[in-house]
Amino acid sequence: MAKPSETTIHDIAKYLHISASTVSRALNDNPLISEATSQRIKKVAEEMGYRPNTLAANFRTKRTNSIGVIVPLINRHFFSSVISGIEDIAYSQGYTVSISQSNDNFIKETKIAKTMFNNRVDGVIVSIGMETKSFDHLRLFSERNIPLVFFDRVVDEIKAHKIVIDDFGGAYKVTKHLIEQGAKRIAHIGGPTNLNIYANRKQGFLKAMEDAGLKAYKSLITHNSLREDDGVVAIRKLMNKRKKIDAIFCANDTTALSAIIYLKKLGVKIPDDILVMGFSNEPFSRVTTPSISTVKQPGFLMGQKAAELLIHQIADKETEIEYQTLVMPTELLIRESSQRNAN
Amino acid sequence: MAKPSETTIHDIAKYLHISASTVSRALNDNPLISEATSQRIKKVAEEMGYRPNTLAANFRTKRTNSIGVIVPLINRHFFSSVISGIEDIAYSQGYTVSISQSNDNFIKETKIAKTMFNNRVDGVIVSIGMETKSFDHLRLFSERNIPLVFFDRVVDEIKAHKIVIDDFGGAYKVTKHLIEQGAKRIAHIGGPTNLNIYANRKQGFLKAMEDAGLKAYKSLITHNSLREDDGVVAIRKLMNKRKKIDAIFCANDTTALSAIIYLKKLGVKIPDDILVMGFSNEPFSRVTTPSISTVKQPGFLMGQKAAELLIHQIADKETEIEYQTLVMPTELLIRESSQRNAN
DNA sequence: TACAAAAATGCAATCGATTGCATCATTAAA
DNA sequence: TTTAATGATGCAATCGATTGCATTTTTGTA
Repeated sequence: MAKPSETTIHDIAKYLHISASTVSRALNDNPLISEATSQRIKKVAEEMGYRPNTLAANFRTKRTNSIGVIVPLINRHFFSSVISGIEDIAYSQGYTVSISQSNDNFIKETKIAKTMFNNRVDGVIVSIGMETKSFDHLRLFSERNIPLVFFDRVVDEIKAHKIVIDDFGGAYKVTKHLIEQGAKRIAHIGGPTNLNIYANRKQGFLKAMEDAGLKAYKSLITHNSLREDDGVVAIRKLMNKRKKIDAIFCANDTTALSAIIYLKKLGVKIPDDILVMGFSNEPFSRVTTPSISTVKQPGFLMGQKAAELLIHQIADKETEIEYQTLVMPTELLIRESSQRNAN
Repeated sequence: MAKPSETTIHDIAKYLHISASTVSRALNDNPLISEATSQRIKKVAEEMGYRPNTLAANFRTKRTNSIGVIVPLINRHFFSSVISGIEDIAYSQGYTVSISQSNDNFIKETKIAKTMFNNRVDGVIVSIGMETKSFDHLRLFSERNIPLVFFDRVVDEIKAHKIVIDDFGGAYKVTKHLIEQGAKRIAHIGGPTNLNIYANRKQGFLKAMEDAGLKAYKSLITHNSLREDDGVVAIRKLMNKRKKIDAIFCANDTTALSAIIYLKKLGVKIPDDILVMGFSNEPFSRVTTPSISTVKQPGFLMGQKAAELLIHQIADKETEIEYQTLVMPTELLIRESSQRNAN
């Protein structure tokens, strides 16, 4: 295992009887260097099998050309779509993407943030975890002037670019649609309201009810972690109420599905007896029976936008930033679970 | 925007009237340093808001504590599960995970590999793209003694640890199950056979047929890219054959689903008229109607194993390695689409 | 031809942590 | 008490690329 020692710019310089600075500049396409020498240098570099020592360059320039991404869980369609979008842009701009998942665990999220901070990522894109209610670990970045962009699950208390789904609008559209289908006693299975997205979905729901002159019964609104079993628990409780419901708006597709499965077992017909809607357009929602009406979130696009904003901020740290909150439009996907006269 | 200049170990050293080496050692828990000074140093470091300059350390040690991951597409359940597993182990061992997706594009895969190489990742975990038929870009790593681990879509020609699914065995079990359900004329919708996984699935299918004394008709075996529309094209062709089929084994769930949808439209009853099986246990396969029988692949576990093997190799570069190929067991998930007498 | 301006190249310091080796301090053994 | 062994700490070189400034070369103009 002989270690073929690496060629450095000094080796190239020596070989060509010029200085290392010239080599460095040539390889970085610095216009100070004449075209002729530049060519010569690149040719020799190629021949000598030179590979730039990114570590040295990073060290010197204090930049890593890397972007940190913190998400609750990689293994979830929405998040992996966003990551996919981030990666797409970042890669094309010469950035590396480092990804960590918090598993919705506050301690882990904190540790990840610290690690990324120490690793001197050039910028960070974050969607906070369910447990996250304090934000010092994220302030780290803004305090040191390290660009930070939030998406989806954002933090109001920190100034930064934010990219969110129009949860309010999406939920409003969902509810309006249910009402138009004749629903009057609509239940809502919501997520933890410390997260904006769920709070907003609930608000959208309430507003649509109000605008339609319908009463949104407190007893028909529940909150939980929106996992499969949470859905079952919630729907069971709802079905035991005296007030009989005729529609359910679930804050995600997972609970919508588990509600549907549970109701089917009870012999309740969907959509005939109860309309069901979800949120997020998980891949499965299209192929269930009945297929689940839901709200499409442009994950990939969000990722792209987030990366663009971040990189822009990294590249230009001088001009004062006007932080913006991009609200991505949602699209209502009306499928079988919410159409009374489907056939 | 005052820039609070960073504290370095030299600042700490000066403050305590000791040398930087001592500080460095103390912070790295080097046993050479006495417990007393070590404590003192750490306390001061904390107070002075010291954060280690990972860039400098990386530069000096020529290590990055980072692992590169190259996958075809992040945004796919199996891959994101594997990544999740990798991230899980890597993170707990102090490694950073950089992820890039090749989009099954050979050029991009090559570029990614080169970038990671230049970025001096400590090791790489790869699942190659569909187009990848030459491997110089991956040899880069093995040549320079940079640990490399393949998973799922592996390369025979390169010596390295490999972690694969028991595709042959899985496919064999699938086929055997179909036969036990009474199927005799079984079709196979397979993937590109330059990828081992698909070649193996096909082999498993053929072997099971042979063992059962059944004929595997060439005309009933097709190959494509296994996307949704590929499935439709394939199933249409199959249905137009003179030989009528009574079961289909699809090399992934996506094509299984599109086959089912197409067949339903034709009025073909599943599983009564034709049995269908998929592969991979995509999340949706459980919730379709009929639910799709499939093969479960332990993605998360694979990721963990891959990361473990890689990190082990990174940590111990001296002892000669005996490369191993881990074959992960599969689990047959028999659901509605393949049980003749389900009800 | 002379000289200023512009273009191209070189010098050398620098980034901050690590580490082999040297030196100093302390303890144990003789 | 002296000496050897062990334990702690310090010195200084080093990693490789970048970059402000100085210097040299070339070009253009009077």
